Amino acid sequence: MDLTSRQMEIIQAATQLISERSIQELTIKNLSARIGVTEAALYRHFRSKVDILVAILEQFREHGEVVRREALQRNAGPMELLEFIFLTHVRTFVEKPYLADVVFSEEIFQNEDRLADMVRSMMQQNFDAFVGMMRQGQQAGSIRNDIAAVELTTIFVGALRMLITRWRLQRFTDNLEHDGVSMWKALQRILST
Amino acid sequence: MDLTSRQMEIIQAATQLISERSIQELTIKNLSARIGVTEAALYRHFRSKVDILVAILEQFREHGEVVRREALQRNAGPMELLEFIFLTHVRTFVEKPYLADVVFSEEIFQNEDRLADMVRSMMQQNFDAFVGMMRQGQQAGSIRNDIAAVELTTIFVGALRMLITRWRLQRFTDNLEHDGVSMWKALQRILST
Amino acid sequence: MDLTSRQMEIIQAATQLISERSIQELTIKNLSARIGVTEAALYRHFRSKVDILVAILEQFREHGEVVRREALQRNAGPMELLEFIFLTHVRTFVEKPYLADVVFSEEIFQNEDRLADMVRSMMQQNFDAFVGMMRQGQQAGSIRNDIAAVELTTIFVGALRMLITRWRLQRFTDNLEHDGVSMWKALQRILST
Amino acid sequence: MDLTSRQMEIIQAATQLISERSIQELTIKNLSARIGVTEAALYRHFRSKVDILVAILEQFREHGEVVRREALQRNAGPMELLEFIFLTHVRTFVEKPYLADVVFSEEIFQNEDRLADMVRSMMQQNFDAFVGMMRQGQQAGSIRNDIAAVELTTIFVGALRMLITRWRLQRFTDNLEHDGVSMWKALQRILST
DNA sequence: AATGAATGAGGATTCATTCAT
DNA sequence: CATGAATGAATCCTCATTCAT
Repeated sequence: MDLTSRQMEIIQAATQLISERSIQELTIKNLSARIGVTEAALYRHFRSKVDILVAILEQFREHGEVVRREALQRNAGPMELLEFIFLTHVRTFVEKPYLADVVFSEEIFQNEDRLADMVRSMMQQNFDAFVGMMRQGQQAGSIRNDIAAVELTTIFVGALRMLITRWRLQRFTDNLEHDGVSMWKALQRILST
Repeated sequence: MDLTSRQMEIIQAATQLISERSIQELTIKNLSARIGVTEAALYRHFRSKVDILVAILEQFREHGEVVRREALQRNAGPMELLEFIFLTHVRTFVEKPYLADVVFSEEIFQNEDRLADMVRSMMQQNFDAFVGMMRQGQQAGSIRNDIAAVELTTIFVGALRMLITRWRLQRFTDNLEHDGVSMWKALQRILST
Repeated sequence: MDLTSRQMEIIQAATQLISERSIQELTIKNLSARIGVTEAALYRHFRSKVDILVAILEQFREHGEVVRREALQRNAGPMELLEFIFLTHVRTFVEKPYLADVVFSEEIFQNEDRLADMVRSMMQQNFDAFVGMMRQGQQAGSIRNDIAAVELTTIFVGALRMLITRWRLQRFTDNLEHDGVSMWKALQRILST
Repeated sequence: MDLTSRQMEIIQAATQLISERSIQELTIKNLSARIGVTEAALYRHFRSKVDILVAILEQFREHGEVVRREALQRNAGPMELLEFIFLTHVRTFVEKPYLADVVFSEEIFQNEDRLADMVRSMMQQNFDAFVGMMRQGQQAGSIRNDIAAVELTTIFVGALRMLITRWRLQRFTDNLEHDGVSMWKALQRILST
């Protein structure tokens, strides 16, 4: 997935476009206008519009993986891992709010089978990774045992998404960083033994 | 918002279309074909495509209100209220899976200002209602006090949405009813004192 | 051409609609809405939209004839006839400004052969009547003889039309009655010996 | 207003279409068919249909200005100026009869505010220029003084328009050039002292 | 008389994409 | 690499008209 700098420019512009206006506004015309080239020029860099969307999803997958890998390298317990991931996600959105509109909007990509499949598998992969961490925490005794890992994960991921969704629907007016920390503290209290 | 039977037929077909195919496939052509009339015929029942989407949202708003009102009439404590609402929503989706694709997909409606505003206010109204219940429960002593009502609501609503989202992305293969009950039990354990 | 009262109501509404908005806005929908009936209802009174336009033109033809007949009954010389007709037309427009938009707008009816033919023959008939008057005046010695009747008529009719056209394009802000009298005095000076 | 050759081709085709069939027949479909391209192709050259109409009007405005400027460069008295302009207009229509249908048909453009405003201001600008010439002639003693310049202009412009209108309604069968010269001679006799 | 529902044809415009230059 | 011009299919929507009630 080595992207040229032009390709990266395109998918960033595309992401912003989706965020600022909605997926319906992500047209080849709008996209090329934003970058400042002709519509035809885009086809030098991507074979089709779907390929651009695939690249966007691919980038998210990689971002998720990077965050998880970074977390693992810290050699900390599951609880610290979850904290790191939670807060890193929050900070990513604080820095690049436009990502929020895309990253939690699976519906956007239901359009094409290829895209819907990618979303499905990413979500699954992500979810499974969290379930794994939960289980480890439960075995290690740092995470409560009276609720199954799947439910705990649903709560954890659901809370993160809900936090972002509300912030997003209020057009980024809340202080997400602050609310994120509060939210994590609540989750911590709930998850830990 | 009294809808004629034809109007109801249209918004139901529209909802299913969004669910089965995605919002991009909700075209006047597809919609009229599904109902078995001409495109022009739709315009006798709705003034525009946006009006159809507004009617869909309106229907959801009413459904939410009905569920909340029903819950309140049961004269039960906040905890029982939340249970009723949680499980009623789950059952609604079990019965009409296609609703799930629309009801939790705010992104779908970001297209038009009028729609985006409706989604925003519905979400807010809904969330506030839950925060109110949480506060009552906290005052009555049935809901834990060490976590703020807003965070508890984020967890509650987030978990419900996450549950549905996963089920939906797996194309409704899980047993949602069963998972919903498990999920509620987990939430109950978490929320109660 | 005996019109029922409903038919008269329709062609008056149609005339106003053309005037206020332009011929493009004269749709069966707009027209029926203005009258307060269903679109289908109009077809009880006219067999088609073209028939409505024909009725409008017919009404104008009759109006022109009535004015000319009235003028003739006054048993006056050609010069007084022209004055009567000129000022009567001006006063008709002062009273019903919306007529002005239609009566001098042949282009509006170029759409359909039947209508274009009507306009053509009305214009011709009208013009010929004026040429006749001019000739009579020339023979009687009250109208100048050094310019042919056709040219004098072109000037006479052209000036009337131009007066109305300017007033119309300025959205009826000038005092047409006053300008009309001035214009007639100028024409009088020019036409008479 | 520098037009590409394709743009000029389009507005010429549009002008002819209006002339041959009427404004209602000026559809993107008809227009593109006449040029021999797809409907979509037109949108590379004009942003909308209204823009095409604006370009047509703009072209007329420029034509009028060119004629007036040419006239002024001849360094002749007002009477010669009026003659030049009158006969030049007549000859323009003799060469391009299809223009006649558009150039004196303000009604055609009442459809859209932007267009109606253009027509209004063009007409006003044109009229004022003639009033100015009349006044100059009156001061110089070559144009009669007993009738106000506005009335003389109304007669002059009205006669020109009437001449063209009749010729047009008779589907260009008369000898316009010949009738134009006669008409000018009549006007000359009327205007001069 | 009038309505409500429907239709088929056509309106302007936008879409992703292609291709010669 | 990029452009300008083009395309065919699709978009939403409006038109005049019809017909059973």
